[in-house]
Amino acid sequence: MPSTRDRILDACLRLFNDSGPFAVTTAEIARTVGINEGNLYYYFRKKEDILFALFERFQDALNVVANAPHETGGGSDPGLAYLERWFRLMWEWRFFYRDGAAIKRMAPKLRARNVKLADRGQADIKRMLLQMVEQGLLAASEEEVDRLVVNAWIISSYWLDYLDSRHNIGKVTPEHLDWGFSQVLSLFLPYTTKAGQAQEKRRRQHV
Amino acid sequence: MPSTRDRILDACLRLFNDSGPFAVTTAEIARTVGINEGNLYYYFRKKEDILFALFERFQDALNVVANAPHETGGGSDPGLAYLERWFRLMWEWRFFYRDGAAIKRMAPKLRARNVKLADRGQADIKRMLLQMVEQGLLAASEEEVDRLVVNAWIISSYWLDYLDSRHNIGKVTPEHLDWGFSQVLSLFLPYTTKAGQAQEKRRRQHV
DNA sequence: GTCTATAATGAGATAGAC
DNA sequence: GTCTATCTCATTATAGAC
Repeated sequence: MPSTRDRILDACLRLFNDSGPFAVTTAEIARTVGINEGNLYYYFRKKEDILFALFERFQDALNVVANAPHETGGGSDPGLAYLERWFRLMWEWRFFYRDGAAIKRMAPKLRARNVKLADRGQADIKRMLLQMVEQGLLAASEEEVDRLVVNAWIISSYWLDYLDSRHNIGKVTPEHLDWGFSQVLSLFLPYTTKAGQAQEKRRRQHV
Repeated sequence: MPSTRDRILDACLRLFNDSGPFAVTTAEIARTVGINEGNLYYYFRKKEDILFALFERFQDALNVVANAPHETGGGSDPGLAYLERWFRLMWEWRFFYRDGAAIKRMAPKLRARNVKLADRGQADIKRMLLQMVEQGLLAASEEEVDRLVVNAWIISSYWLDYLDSRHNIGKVTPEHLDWGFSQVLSLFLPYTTKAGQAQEKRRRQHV
């Protein structure tokens, strides 16, 4: 049995992903965990503190993804494998993205950490893209790469919310995940060289 | 002096754009308008109703943009002119985009209308792009056009929130508007033909 | 560490006088 | 149409027994 603290955080992640952190009351959290509301406040003196703790976890998970870029199965394309892992992670923590505006207002302290996180993520992606340019897989100027990084970041961050508001898809399946992934991929496609396209084709057949 | 009802809606648009519809209380609204809270409830019996009324206005404004696609100044490029007007409109009603997730939960009735709006908007954009393909300004398959439409829609809808959460830019200036606009434009750039690029150049010099 | 109570707040909303 | 007064209620949060 995990610790009560962990059970609280697990429950909150689920609840927040489903309904957003503001529609979820402390009473609901306690009920879900199966503890009393007073006990909840023993672990987290403010509701805000739960958000901080969850963000810590999120960061840790991101670090794992970022620091293990070479564990790809086929090994043929670390860039795409990285993107896929990163994508899945964002889905697991989707409430941070979906309710970003409201969270920012409630817990302004998270802002700075979030910026740091994006700084690093975008730097990672940019480095990866420039490397692909060097390898002759992509053909793009640095300015184009910068635009690409930002667009990829935005699509990745918001496609879940888009899917929900546009097509009433609240519960996302692996197929949807694929769709979003392709949507991001399509940003890079016009910049791929013949060599890059061949490699991508090999990857797809591999899956 | 506009009617009290209009003054309420004007004030709410401002307040909501600044702080989001949930951080803004009915007390604050009444104070801003300079009326009593009780009076506010004479016009809108539920806070939700204010959102509905604002959405009506938003739709009307969109209709104006959509139905007047030929009023472009230089007349050389209706597509881009349309995009610019549409972009500015989204900025004026940015809280609908930024706080979409939370609004959806509070006023589920808005969902359906929102979907309709997106249906129409995306159909408009697609038609416009296909027309540009026919005119030889763009080179893209229909599948590519579909991907483009969705990506353009997502970037347009969320770049403001991105700017805020990524760079702490809450107050957007015309320069930022330009930045976002270019970001969307960069999606189409790799698909432009030589003829299309020449036309775009003429447009830029015209401004 | 966990529970029972209960406080403290602050929001949305209403009734009825003017 | 506008205001005063008041209500209801959900929610966060605390104190103290077990």
